[in-house]
Amino acid sequence: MFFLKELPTKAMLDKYTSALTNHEKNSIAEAFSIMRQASLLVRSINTHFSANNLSQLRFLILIVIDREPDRTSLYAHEIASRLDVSRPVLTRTLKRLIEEGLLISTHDETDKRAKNISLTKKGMTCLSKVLPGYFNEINKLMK
Amino acid sequence: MFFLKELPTKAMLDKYTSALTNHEKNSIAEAFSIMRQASLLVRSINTHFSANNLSQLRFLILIVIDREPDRTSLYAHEIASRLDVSRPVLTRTLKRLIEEGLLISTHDETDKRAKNISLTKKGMTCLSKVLPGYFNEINKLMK
DNA sequence: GAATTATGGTTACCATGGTAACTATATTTA
DNA sequence: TAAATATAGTTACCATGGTAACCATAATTC
Repeated sequence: MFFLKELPTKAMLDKYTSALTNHEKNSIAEAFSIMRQASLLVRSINTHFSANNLSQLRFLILIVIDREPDRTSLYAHEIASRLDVSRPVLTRTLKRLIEEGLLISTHDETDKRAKNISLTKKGMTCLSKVLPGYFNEINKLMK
Repeated sequence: MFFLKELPTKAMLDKYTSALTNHEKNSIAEAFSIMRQASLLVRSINTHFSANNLSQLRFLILIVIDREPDRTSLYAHEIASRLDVSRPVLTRTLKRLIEEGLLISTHDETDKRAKNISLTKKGMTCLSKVLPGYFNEINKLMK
C-alpha cells in the first residue's frame, strides 16, 4: 500500500516541498517511514495469513468476535462498527467465512433485519492456529 | 489495510500473548499503532488521489520518473525495481497511464524487450496539481 | 553456434478494497 | 396511524492487489 522501496532523501524531498516549513518536512518524512514500515508489516502478515486461508480482514472479524467480553456473538452491524471497512466488503467477507464454516449466522427474533454472527469450533481452531505465527511475524519485523 | 478502529488494550492483548515477553508485547502494540496510523494516512491520501484520478501506485510511478536525476525516462523494469509491486500490476497500471496520456512508451532499439517510459506534459501537470494537496493531507494527519 | 538460462514483459484469473443504488425492517414524526 | 426517516444488509460494478503460466529477446554456457 506504500510501494516505494527507497524512501526519498531529504534532498529529494526538498525538490517537492520547498514551500513547506522544516517541521512539515519532518512530518512528511516520518509519514513516509510509518507507511513504509506498515507496508512491510502488512506484507508479511498477509503472507502468513494466506498460508492459512485468512486475510487481515478475515482475521480481524474472527478476533473481534472472540475478544468480546461476556458474549459469544456479535451482530453484523456491531462488527462493522468495530472495523473500518465498507459494508459491502463486510457482507461479502462474512458470507465467505460462513460458507467455509468459520462463522455461523442466526436470525434475530426481535430485529428481523439483523444477523447474529458467532464463531464455530472451526473458526476458533483457525484463530488459535494462526495467532502464534501472527505475533511471531510482527516481532520479527519490529526488530 | 489495518481495519481495527480501536486498538486492543494491554489487558486485551494479554489474552492472546500470555506466552510472550514484555518486550515482545510492546513491539506488538507498537506495530498495531504503526499499522493503524498508516491506514489512516493511506485512506486520506487515497481520497485525495482519487479525486484527481490517481492512486498511490499511479502517483508513485509518476514520481519515480520525475524525480530521477539527469534522466527524463525510465525503463519499465527500472520502475519495477524502485516500487514494491508485482510485475503484472505494474504492466496494467502503466498501460492505463499511457492510455490516459500521462505517460508515453517508446521501444528500445538495443533491447527489443524493453519499454522506455516517460512523463508527458499532461503527466507532469497532473503531478504538480496533486502534490500540494498530497503534502497537505499528510501534514493534517500527522498532527 | 546450439542449447540453456536469465530477463523484460504480458495474459489469465482470482481476492479484496471501494461507491452507488437498492430492499427490508424499525423508528420517528407529523 | 400514515408518511418520512433511519438502520441493517445486499447487489452490481469497478479499481487495484496478488500468483501462475506464458511469450519474446538477451546473455551465458557447453
